[in-house]
Amino acid sequence: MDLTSKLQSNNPIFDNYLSCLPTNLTHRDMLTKYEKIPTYIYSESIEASIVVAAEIAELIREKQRKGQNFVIGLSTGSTQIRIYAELVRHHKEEGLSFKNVITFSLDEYYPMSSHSLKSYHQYIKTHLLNHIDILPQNIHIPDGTIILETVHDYCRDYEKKIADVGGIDMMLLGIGRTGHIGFNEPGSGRNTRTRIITLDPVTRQEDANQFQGFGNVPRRAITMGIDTILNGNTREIAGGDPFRVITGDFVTTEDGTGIVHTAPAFGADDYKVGKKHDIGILIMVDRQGKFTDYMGDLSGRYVKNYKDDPDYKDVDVEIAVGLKLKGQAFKIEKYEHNYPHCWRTDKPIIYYPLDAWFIRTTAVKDRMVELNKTINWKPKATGEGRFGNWLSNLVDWNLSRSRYWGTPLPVWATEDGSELKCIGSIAELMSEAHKANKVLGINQLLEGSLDLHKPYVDQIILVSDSGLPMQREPDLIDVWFDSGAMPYAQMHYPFENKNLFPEPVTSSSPLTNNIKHYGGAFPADFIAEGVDQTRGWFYTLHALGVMLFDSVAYKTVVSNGLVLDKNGNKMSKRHGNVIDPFLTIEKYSADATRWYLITNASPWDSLKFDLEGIKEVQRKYFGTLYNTYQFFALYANVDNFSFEESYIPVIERPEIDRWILSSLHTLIKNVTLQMEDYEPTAAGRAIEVFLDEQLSNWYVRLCRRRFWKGEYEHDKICAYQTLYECLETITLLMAPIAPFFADWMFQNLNGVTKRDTQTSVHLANYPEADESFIDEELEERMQLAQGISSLVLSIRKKVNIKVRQPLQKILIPVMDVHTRTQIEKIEDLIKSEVNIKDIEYLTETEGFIKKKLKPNFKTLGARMGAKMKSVAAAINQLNQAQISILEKDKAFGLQIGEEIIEISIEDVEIIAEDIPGWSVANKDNLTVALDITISPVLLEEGNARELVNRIQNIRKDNDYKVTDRIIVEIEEHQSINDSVRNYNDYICKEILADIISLVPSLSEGTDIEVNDETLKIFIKKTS
RNA sequence: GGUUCCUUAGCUCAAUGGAAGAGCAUUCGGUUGAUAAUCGAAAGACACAGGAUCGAUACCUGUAGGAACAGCCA
Repeated sequence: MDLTSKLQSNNPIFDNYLSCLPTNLTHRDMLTKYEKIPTYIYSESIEASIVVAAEIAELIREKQRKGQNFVIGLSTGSTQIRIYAELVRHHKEEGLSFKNVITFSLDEYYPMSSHSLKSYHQYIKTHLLNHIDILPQNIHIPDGTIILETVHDYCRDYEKKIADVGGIDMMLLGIGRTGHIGFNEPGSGRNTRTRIITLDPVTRQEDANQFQGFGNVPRRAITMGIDTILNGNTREIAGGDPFRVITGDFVTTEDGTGIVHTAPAFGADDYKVGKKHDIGILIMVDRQGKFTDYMGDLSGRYVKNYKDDPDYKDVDVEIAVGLKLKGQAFKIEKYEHNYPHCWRTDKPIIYYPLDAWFIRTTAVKDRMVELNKTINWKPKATGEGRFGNWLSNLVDWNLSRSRYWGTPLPVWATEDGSELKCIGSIAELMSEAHKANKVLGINQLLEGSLDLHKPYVDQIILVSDSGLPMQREPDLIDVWFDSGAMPYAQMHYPFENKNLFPEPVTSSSPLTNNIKHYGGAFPADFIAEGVDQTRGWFYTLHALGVMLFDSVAYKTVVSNGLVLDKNGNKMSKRHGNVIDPFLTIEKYSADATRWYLITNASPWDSLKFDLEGIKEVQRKYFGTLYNTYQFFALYANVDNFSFEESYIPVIERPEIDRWILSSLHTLIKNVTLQMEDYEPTAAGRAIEVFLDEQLSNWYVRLCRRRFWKGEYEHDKICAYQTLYECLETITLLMAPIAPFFADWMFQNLNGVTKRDTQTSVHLANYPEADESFIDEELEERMQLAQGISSLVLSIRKKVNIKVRQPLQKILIPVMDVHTRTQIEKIEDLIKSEVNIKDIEYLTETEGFIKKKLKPNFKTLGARMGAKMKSVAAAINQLNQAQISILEKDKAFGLQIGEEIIEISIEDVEIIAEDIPGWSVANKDNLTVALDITISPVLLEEGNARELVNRIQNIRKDNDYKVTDRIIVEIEEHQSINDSVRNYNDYICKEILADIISLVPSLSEGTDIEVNDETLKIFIKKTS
């Protein structure tokens, strides 16, 4: 091979090399881009490195003579390291200067573990250039050792690097003996190339073959033989052929080279891969955690210092030192590795291979997957994803535990294990024990002293069919088995209540598919537990249900999320962020806590728990509810309302009552729907909204006067009955979420009226929605009233006119008759709510109202497709005249480029955007204009109301009772004289004054301000 | 590393393949007849990057951050 020739892209070796590289690897980009640069290509070997280094040294000298730098682009790797080493040798022996050699790497090389690029360069400097003697000649690398080199395309900034060094003079490119293996790791987003370089000339062909067709396999495992450390014939002890390279799909190159050590005895993955490749099992640690006999000097030593021995010498260090002394260590370093620790003592734990009993759950795996699909999972994803995936990757259930406390395995075995008996009941055990007594001639006394726990049960000896003694298998049953057996154990099945369960699956009729209802005991309608139980309780219940009855064990399961602290961290005693539930309940009540937990987030979402949230619930929900109830109770007591009058048909009640009852039944419908769908959060929120926005903030507020004014007759009784029904229904609806408050309120209400025969809310029936109460049009127009009021209030706010100041009128543009009739029915309500005299409607008002079109994306989008954008823009740009044409013709031809596109009136929403000269507000398709001129008449009335307000405040300051009569004297003042005269009756009525008089001047009294004027006013009780 | 979930206003949460909505907090204002209460208004947000789509906060992929699981704990 011509080592110094300039490589062209038509060079077959170069092409071949390129074709090995993934297309999107930077390395390849670079080679393609800089193909004009002289490139050395060489087979990776010690010989090549010597030859290449000699040639480079010559080139360097040449440049050196001209006083130039020489830049080599290096794909860093082990051969390149040898080239460095050679150059260093030239430097030492022939005085070659290195000052003007600049190196950089195109990719990253990991000598046995991860290094950043920077630390790699450091590594080269310190280990190779300064201590060149460790490589390559002096290190002893045992036969069979493999160094694996991985390349990541981290080096995205190679362009910059090249610019920094002022271009490259030469590139060095090594081709490993076993070639390059390029692949894209699916889903990793990172392109990785792995090259295997063997330093062992006799690497077994079959090991290399492992990597053939490796293209799509993302990961690999490699065992490294270090049998020299062991005493004795380890191949024999292992019972396999352990010292070679095998592949496994669970090792990645993310944090290292992809070379890992494997120990089939100490990990499930390792075991599987070891078994597949028949490398046997070596157990070098005994059950005390000490090295076994054939570990030479290490025998008898603890693997880890889990006894807190102050004199403990770390065996890891000794092993490392030992390897180093023998010249077998390529590099030794410490790195972090996660492995389990005891949850109580924090001592290290090692996995250990033990004999165990298993349930062959894999035999019913498919059926479990299938039946799982019939379970209603909340949320769905947990059932399909987490649980479903887990079931499809199911392994056999390791049933036995080498513990002391628990349920003993009911299995007896002969000494050689060839005969087994599994006992199904105490009776069977007794009878078998008596049989053993007879056959074996022993005298076990069980009556009266039978204890089924360890160690007593272990003393019972049974006899096999062939007459041999049998001992109990010493292990216990996994406690999770107990939890999964709950449905049967709680009914003492099969000894009792057999009729509550289906026919069990038997060996003769393995799967019966008999999912039915059996006396209500099985399967469960609903269970709930933390999502962390997916592989615990949820699984064991399911497994036993399927294996015993070919049935699900539960029809619905809610897997709750976790309650985290307010910063989203798991609560843990160690971090001190635990909230004591008992203190919380003590302080904030169980109901507020429950309500907060339920309504704040869906049960399956993890919840950031914050006490502030509970306070808010207390204030917002329970405070409002309590106040509403208090309000009701106050007047109901005054009027002795006890629901003894006959129920007034809804049709005979005022509109506002019909409205709140309609909303109430809509609420019942929604809550029931949500509850049945296992969505308590949505249910609770619906109750909140009803209470706040409809009952308290609208119904009660608007109806206050009805409760305290007038005689106890029809209208008042309607109000009482209506509000009572709302409160009663709320207690029933909320009972599952807030059981105590609901019951308290229910009993208070029902205690008086005895409407319900039950004494507790929890015994009463859940409410059922009565469709005849529901009037959607009514609900819609109340919505309109709320919307319009809100808009008027917002205009008042904007122009700074307080609600107390009456205004003449509002204008509402209405585009259709329906809306108009709807609003007309609620005119009075709006007028009093926003303190205006009139409502006027604008219909055909071309030129008066400025309209705006809003394209209806849903209908248009489907039809327009790609033209949607330009159509929407065109619609937005239509002028008022064009809009009227559209309104008149119900259609309009839009000019889009060359094309005319027909749109219909249904394709747009028409909004009255503005009414020139008026103060306007709009939201969605509702627009309101307010007449903000304050006429003298209006001002008078406004001032009267101002006065009322001021006087009421003074009454309050003076601690007058609400029934106290007063007389009032006001100092004359230009701005209010007319008000006082013209509204004298009104003011008197409002403030319970017998007389209000204007006087020229007052010597005593209070200063008040009405519309920026200061007045003196004097009030006293008539007594 | 794997599987699954999450990321929307300062905070806690909605909704939606068609111009993002509440509550709390903040600011301003209103209100005797539920004043240890209550109402209104203002301001304020789709973690980031790609992709399919006429159109994405929503669907897909990736990145970042967070959580849970993978105990001979229950």
